Amino acid sequence: MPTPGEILNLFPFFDETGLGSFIGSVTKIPAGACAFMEGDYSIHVAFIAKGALRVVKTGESGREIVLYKVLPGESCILQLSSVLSGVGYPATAIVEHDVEAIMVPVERFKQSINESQFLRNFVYGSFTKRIAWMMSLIEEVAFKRMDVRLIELLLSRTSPEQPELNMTHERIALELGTAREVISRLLKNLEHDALVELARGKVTIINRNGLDAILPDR
Amino acid sequence: MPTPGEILNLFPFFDETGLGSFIGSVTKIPAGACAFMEGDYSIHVAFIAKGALRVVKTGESGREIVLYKVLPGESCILQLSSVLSGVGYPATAIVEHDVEAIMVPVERFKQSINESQFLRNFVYGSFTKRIAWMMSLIEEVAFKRMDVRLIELLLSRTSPEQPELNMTHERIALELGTAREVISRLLKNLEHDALVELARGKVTIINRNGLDAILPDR
DNA sequence: CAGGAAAAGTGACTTTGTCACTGACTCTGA
DNA sequence: TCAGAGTCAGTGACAAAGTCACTTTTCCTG
Repeated sequence: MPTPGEILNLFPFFDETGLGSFIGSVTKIPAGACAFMEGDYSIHVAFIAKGALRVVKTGESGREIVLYKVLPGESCILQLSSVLSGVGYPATAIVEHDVEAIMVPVERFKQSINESQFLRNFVYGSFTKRIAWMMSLIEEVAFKRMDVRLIELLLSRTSPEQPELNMTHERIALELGTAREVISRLLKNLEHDALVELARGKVTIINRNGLDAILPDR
Repeated sequence: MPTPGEILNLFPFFDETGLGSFIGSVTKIPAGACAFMEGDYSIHVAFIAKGALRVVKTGESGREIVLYKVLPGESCILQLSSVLSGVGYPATAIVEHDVEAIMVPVERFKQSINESQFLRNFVYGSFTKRIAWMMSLIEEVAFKRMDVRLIELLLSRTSPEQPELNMTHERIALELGTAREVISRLLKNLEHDALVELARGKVTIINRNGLDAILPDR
């Protein structure tokens, strides 16, 4: 359970907005739960204090792609956007790690945003960050090769000290918006080149530099 | 040249925000010009009164994809976002049809947005609209087949009365974020099936229902 | 009307996505 | 302890899309 101090660290505008009274009431949602479904209307705005949300778009084929994640200190812009303009939530949000969040009722939030420039700046900042993120996602999906995207994911989620990634091929495929078979094939190639080691539900990086070398120059 | 009345129709919040004085000063930018380059910092916020902007992301390969268009009555959220949080503009904006725009200096805009809820609502609305749009773009790019996307473009830009589309294959490819050859091939197939007629720089729809029938049910 | 630029066509090849499987691992409860 | 039932991964064949390196066609324009 985060202390009020921790929460104020994450959301410094909270005490200037008259929202301070909500700091005490933390809502918990367990991993795996679905925080929002496509089309939902929210009655609260959630400020994440702990855990992580995964925001996902599902194509009709059932294939998924992860749009972005919401981490502590953040709020979900899709929810902000949905609340601020009364439109249904345009994607699905799944709890990735147990979430603790401060829920502010919509009306209260709308009032505060009219009063507090700090809160507005927080909201603008959230929008900006996500928009930039989504644009680079579009670029990635439209232009980058799958092997490059896979390697980038592998490298970004592991480190020389912690070279193991505990994800199934299926899960990686969902993150990248592709099919499981594709990931299996690519990983198999990497294993063949002695860059990674595969096990059920696990990928171990055994040659970071080798992987890095495959990426286009930079 | 749009009259003040027309401008107030497009941007009704203008006279309540103290921005009315800018209505007179319309800036023109000719088609083909580059309104913003990736990385730029704006000193104005543009409210489009006439014409159209095309906002484009370019991959390192040189391939492009059109993120969205800015039409009269709108403002470019990337610019809003860039201005409101002091980050460089994350894409390129090209003038598609001669633009006439009202340019409000950044400082003035920031002041107004603190004062006017109408302006804020306009901004939130712009964000919401674009975000929803970009999300469906991600879905399209990640999941939809190219032929479907092409046909959707053909149908949406023509009508039974006006069945001709004056675009080169190159241009269509840029809109959809793919390669010219792919579009040429797909169009060739459609021509072979007697659904369209091709000419240099022009596509003529000769069987709308036939095209429509190819799209997944709905 | 020649010559050059822009637009479109082509074929060979690679990468990615899809389908329909099979096989391997792991857990749970009888 | 071992028998299914899931879950996870591998495979081969094929279709769709992207890339490369051209050639051919069309349209200006001087």
